[in-house]
Amino acid sequence: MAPTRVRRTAEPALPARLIPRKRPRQERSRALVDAIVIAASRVLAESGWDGFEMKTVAQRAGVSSGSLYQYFPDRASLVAEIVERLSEREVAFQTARAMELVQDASVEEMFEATIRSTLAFQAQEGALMREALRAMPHLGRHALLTERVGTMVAVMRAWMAVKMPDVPPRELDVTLHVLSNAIHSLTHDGVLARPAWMDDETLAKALVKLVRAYLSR
Amino acid sequence: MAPTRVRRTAEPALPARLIPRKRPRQERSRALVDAIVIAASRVLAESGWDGFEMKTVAQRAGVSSGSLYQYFPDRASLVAEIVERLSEREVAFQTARAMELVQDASVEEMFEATIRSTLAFQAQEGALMREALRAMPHLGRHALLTERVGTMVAVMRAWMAVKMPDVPPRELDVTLHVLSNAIHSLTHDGVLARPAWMDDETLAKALVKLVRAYLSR
Amino acid sequence: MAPTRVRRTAEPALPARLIPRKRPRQERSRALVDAIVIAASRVLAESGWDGFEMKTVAQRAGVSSGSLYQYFPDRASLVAEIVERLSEREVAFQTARAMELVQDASVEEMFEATIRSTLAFQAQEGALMREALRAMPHLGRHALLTERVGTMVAVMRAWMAVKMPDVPPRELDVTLHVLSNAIHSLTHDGVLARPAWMDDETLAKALVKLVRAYLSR
Amino acid sequence: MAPTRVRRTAEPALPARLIPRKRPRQERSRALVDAIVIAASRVLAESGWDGFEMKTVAQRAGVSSGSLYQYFPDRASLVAEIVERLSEREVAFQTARAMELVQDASVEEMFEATIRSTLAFQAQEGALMREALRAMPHLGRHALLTERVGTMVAVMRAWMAVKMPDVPPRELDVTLHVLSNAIHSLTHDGVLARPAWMDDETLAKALVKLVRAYLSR
DNA sequence: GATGAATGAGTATTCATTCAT
DNA sequence: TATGAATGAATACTCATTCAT
Repeated sequence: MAPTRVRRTAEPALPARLIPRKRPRQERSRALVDAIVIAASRVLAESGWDGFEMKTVAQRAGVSSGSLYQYFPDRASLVAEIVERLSEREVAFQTARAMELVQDASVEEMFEATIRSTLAFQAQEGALMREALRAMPHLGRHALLTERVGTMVAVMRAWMAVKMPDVPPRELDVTLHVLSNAIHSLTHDGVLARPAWMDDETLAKALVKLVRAYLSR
Repeated sequence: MAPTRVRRTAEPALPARLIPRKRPRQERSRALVDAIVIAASRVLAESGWDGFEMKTVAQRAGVSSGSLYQYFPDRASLVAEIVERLSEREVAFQTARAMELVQDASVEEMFEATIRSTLAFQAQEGALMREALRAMPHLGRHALLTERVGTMVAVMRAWMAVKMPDVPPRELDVTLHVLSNAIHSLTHDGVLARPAWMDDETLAKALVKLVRAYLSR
Repeated sequence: MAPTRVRRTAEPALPARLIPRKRPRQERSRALVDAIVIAASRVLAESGWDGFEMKTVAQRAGVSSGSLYQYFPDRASLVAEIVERLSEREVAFQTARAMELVQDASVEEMFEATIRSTLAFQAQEGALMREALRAMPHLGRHALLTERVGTMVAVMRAWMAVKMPDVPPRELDVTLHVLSNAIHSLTHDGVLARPAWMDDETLAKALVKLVRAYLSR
Repeated sequence: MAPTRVRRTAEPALPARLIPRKRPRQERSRALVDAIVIAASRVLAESGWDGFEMKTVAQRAGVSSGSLYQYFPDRASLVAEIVERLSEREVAFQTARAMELVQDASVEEMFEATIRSTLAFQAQEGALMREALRAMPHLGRHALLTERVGTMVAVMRAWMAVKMPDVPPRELDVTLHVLSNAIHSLTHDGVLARPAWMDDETLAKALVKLVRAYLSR
């Protein structure tokens, strides 16, 4: 393991410009930014925040390190962009699956769809997501990904409100919090890593069972 | 062999360390190590892995930084010791509660006891635990805390095996994994931080409901 | 040769540059160069050599940073041009005042005129002059401003030679050096900043006294 | 000329700790600090603030760069210490000369003594002093050297007050300011560098003449 | 000519770890 | 054993300058 350099560059609670320095306008710039973010994503997925070195990213992206700073004011803002894009992909991914659901799908079916699409997304981008999540505390504002997650949750909550009209709002909140956390934790290998015998299908079924059981009580 | 050095760097794989390691024999050393670990725990809880500086720890413990290396070969090993002790405290804490349960308590009751004692422990050592968990990836072997958790799980599994004799072993594993993760995630503020309205009691009830619902299916 | 580049980097020693260099011939270029130098002067006056960034200058002048290099080979040459123009302005300013002096003004009167016009010029361009002076060591050859100053001194020396025919040349040099330095230092806030109570009029009188006293000895 | 790296490290007006991080207590430390400051002084005298690199200083002092930071929190604080010591030397130097003056020396004699000792000191430490003066704006508080100079001036002012009792205080201030600046400027090669023909003796005599003339008016 | 994106050398500072005393 | 001074590797970020369009 690398010496785990400690970075303490102030992070003064000024999330001010986690927003990329400059929005790519021209095609070429756009391609460059994409190349940077893609290379950076790989580095992050492989080495985590601690190993996320600008120099490495620059090399992997085939640009000079100075170019990184043309678009991203600092390390954190680049990681923030990675996280942003990742969460956009996730939302898009989930939404695509959700769209397949007819209006009259049940709450249980909605949860099941969510569980399965989350698992599918994890299979693709699990490593990056894990490191993205871990890097978040260094991003100044933890909001980014959580924000998106919040969007998903809001949608689910609306759906539940319609399908379960007689459940009091607060109870709905509790239910959603409990189930979301449980699902998230189990699909993202929270603390206890997933055992080898726990394949996607088994996990999906168990989660569906968990949701149905909780909701039917 | 040097008196009681904790050396943990050279150790290859997973040394059967469930057997308590030798404790410093000389009183003075023991007190010193304790002082170090206690001070270090505070630093970790306050500043996380990134802010965990040996110099700071030394000062807080009232020893020279060189002395730290007398007992701990490196930064990671000191944090590992913190984690070790923390998990020992947790096991002790949980066990104490569990002991109150009569032999004929139901699986549900056992889970409820676990949920409530976990919550109680969190109230005390939440901050340290959060940072300990985050520091784990830097510890070389993630096993430490998980190991202890494994112990708890093993106990619970044994209990379940007795109480639910007709459930196939694999299903028992799945159940345990699902419920443990859900409980852990929700009590430890996994990804989504716990909302203000979710007090301990509300959470406990919701988790108990989750467990009962799942088990009764 | 490119139109009117200022190139000052490659020049070996002390090119006889008292002859005005070619000025941009094309109107547009000329206006552009002026805009650049004016913007640059402000930047220098405000931020000094260390804060004198080409990018900032370009922005303030409303041109691209690349354009700067069309006229000035490097940062130092741009500052050199600023200094050059500043000293031209000073000479012009001083000369205008001097012209008012009749041929038969005394040496003392000439010094007094110089003192007062210097003070007046300082009131206008003090900030820029201070930074220009500080930047000089970075300009490669310190000659620029000094050169002009030399011109002024030469004029004064000529005058003195006429008015004080019986003073040996070397003594004239000494006198001029001493008085010039004293005046310069006091009007330009040499080391010890000018105290609040030392207004222009007070200073002028004191300097006049100093000059008269020295000359009458 | 080196690229003249621009340093813009905030300098937030917090001169807080220009004071060395740690006062050498033990002999060895003291020797080390001395070695550092001496080497640093040479580097400063040779290369000025811009060329004053910590790495270079460390090498010249024969220590690791890390050791520099053991005693000086940053570059500025090291230069500040250099300046401090330099001004201490100057005061000591001047004082030694002044002591030779009998109580009943005249003001003119006092000025002459000052002029000559300043010149003598310049002959030794002129280069360092020049760079020290130039570096001052980077030191956060310009006070250091000026402060000492102020001490000298205060002494002279007291002397004058005694010797010239009938001169009004404000006039004394003006006189002191004018003469101090003139002397300082001419002995320290203010703007116009000292011409070759202006040797110490000639300059001293001219300055003495200047002072006497001004005072006798 | 003008543009401005890309380059990449250059350096202060930190902190885990060592080791002479 | 304790101390704490000394080490030195490691990296984010800036900005003058270049050059393809």
